[in-house]
Formats: sequence, C-alpha cells, structure tokens
Amino acid sequence: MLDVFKKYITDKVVLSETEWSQIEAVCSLKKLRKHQFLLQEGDIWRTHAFICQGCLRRYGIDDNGIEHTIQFSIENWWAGDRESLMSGTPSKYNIDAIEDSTVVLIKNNEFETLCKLIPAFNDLINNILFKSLNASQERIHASISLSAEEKYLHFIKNSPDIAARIPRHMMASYLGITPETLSRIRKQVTNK
Amino acid sequence: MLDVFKKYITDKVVLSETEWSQIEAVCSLKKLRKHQFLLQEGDIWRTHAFICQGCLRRYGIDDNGIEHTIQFSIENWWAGDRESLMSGTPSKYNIDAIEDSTVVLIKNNEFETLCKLIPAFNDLINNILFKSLNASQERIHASISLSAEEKYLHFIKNSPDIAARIPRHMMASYLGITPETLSRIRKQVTNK
DNA sequence: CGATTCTTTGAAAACAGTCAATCTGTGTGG
DNA sequence: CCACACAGATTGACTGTTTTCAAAGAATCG
Repeated sequence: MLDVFKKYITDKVVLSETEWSQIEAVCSLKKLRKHQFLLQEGDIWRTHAFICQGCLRRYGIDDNGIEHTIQFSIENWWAGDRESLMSGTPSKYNIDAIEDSTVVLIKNNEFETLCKLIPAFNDLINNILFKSLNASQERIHASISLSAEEKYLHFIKNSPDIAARIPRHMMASYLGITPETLSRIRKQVTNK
Repeated sequence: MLDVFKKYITDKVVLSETEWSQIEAVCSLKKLRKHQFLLQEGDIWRTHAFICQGCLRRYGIDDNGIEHTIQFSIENWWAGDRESLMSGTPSKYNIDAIEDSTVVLIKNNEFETLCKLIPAFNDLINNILFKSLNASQERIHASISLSAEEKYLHFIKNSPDIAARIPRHMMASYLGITPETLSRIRKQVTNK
C-alpha cells in the first residue's frame, strides 16, 4: 500500500532513493474498517494522514445531534484536523471511514523534519496547502451564492468521483441541506 | 506606512536588519481610494498585497449581477487571489477598497525569492497559510450548519472589528443572505 | 441641496425544513 | 437461505424561513 504513497509523491516531484527512504522510515500504515474512527471529537490530532485507499469523512455534530460534513477525502488525498494539530487543542470534529480504508500516518514532528530535510517534500506539501485553500474558497463561494439545487449540481459536476460513492444523507450534510430536501431535488433534476 | 508592515513581521518573527532591508527593497506602497479596484475580474493577479491601513473586499458577481463577498481584509492582513496567482489564469473576482487604504505590494517572483532567502519570512507566510485555511474551514462549517440569524450572530461575535466598519448590504453578501433578510434579522435581534 | 446609494418595511411567493409514514435495500442471525 | 431488523431513502402534508418585488425612509456624497 505504501507504493500508492510513493507514486503520489514521485508523480509530483523528483525524489532520490535516499529521500524516499527517509520518508518511508517514518510512515506507518493503518487499516480502517467502515465506520471506524480515525479521530474522535475531543481527541488531539498530532499526525498527518494520507489515504492510500478508501474514503474518509470529517464532520462536526451540533447541539441538536445533527452531523455537518466538512470534507470527504479519498485515495491520494490527505485527512486530518489542522486546527487541532496547530493549536494542540482537542478537536471539534470526527473523522471516520465511509469505506474500508488504508491510510499512511506520519507523526507531526517527523513530518516537520521531512519538510526541513527534503525541499521537494516541502514544496509538495506547500502546494497541497495552496490547493486546499483554493478549494475551500471555491466551496465558500458556492455555499453563499447557490441555491440548494445549484449546490447539488455543482457538487456532482465538480466531484463526481466522490458523489458516486457516498450515501445521500452524508451528501446532504455536506451541502448544508436536509436529506429530504436532497431527495426532492434529485427527483426534480431527473425529471428534466 | 511601511513601518506597519515591519512591525507586523517583527512582532511575529526575529529578523536581522539585513533581512528587513531585503524585504523593504522589493516593497512598493500603493494608495487606494474608496471604491478603487486593486484587482478586477479578468485581470491576472501576480503580486502579494499586505494591508497597512484600510479595508478591502474580494467578491464575485454572478449571472444575475449579484455580488457575493468571499472575504474582507483589514490592516495587518493580506489580500489577493491565490487561485489566479498560482494558475496564471484571469481572476473570477474583484477586489476593491471599502475605505481609503494603503497596501504594500510585492511581486510574486520577488516574494518567492524572499521566502527562499529568509527562513523566518517563509515561516511567517506558512503560518498565515495555515491560519487562512483554518479560518476557511470555520466559515464553511458556519455556512452549512447555521441559520441566517445564527450566521449573523456568529459573524459579529467573531469579527466585530470588521462587522463594525462595513455596509450592511456587503455583510449580507458575505453571509449569503439578502439585504432585506439581514435587516429583518437585525431588527429581531435588537428586540430581544 | 439634489442625486444616488443604502436601509428598512410590507405583502406575497418560493424555498427549505420538520415530522411522520412508507418504501427500499442490506446484512445478520437463526 | 430465509426472515427479520435496521439504516437509509423517499414521499406527503404542514410549518417556518428566506426571497422577491415594490415602495418608502435614511444617509451619504458631490
């Protein structure tokens, strides 16, 4: 499974074998079964997680017990809670597996060492940060400017790979609408 | 005005005088009058902008001519369009001044040189990235989980400094509601 | 001032949420 | 392998929220 991670990196930057060994040395693989938590509200997140296979979901639970999905992550993406990581405070979110999944874990201090040691790795990570930020902005834009139906269409158009493999009630919680509303929207859309 | 920028940096990291000179050498000051554009839709954004004084706003305009505000930035924050900067494509957004403002501009290639040359500067910028990302996530969470009234309360609680100096119709466009709805919400809230 | 833009208000319509019931599919234990 | 239980999805009727459109008041700027 580690080769998924290696391929991901070497597809993006040039890495010597020595450098890859340095990375490999601090990686640990973890298998998650469907419904298993990677992070639970109240825990402190201290690692970085790369997804080799599967699908994870980060969500918060409000005072009424309603789940609100912040993010879905599939193969070749990262998962985690940067806020908890940076501040060292307990996480407000949960991350669990929607499918049986395999992730690479790297402890934060070792991760930071890698960034300092291997410029290419650092560049790669920075690039991901940029991309995440752009994606967030895009989502904010969508969420303040689109109607429920438009949000749904926007999502299935821009993330068809994710949309196809998640349950609808989670999609609803990601779009910020109720499962009932999503159901009606889908009915409407197919009738066009 | 540049001293605002210097203070901002030296409050966060330790910098030698030589390093500051290197930074100073690539800074240019720009004054913006209220309503003046820093970036217009279709332009390519190639710089970094730090706000010494004033208030800027980044927004997109949809097919119906409605403005949607992505971000407000005041003194001691940055403004720009990373998406356009990174991809080199025309921006989808406008940035203009809500008040008479003064910004420091640094060309992107010189900015990148600074990051490579001055580790402290690089750390600083990375830290801002992290913070921006966290703030974005927080906003996404708010926008999918809160009602219009809650979003309003959340905003004035978390950004009282910004909330106090922007016109209401812009606040509405930031919260993703109509000016009329915001007006009614405010009336309700004060009657409690 | 006068003109423009911003804010507020009202009434009606569109939209999305709630609650309850039914339908569907999946997986588990007997 | 079937039957049952259970979670998820859909539907209907109703309620509540937000938008739309139109108009009237404030506030601001030249």
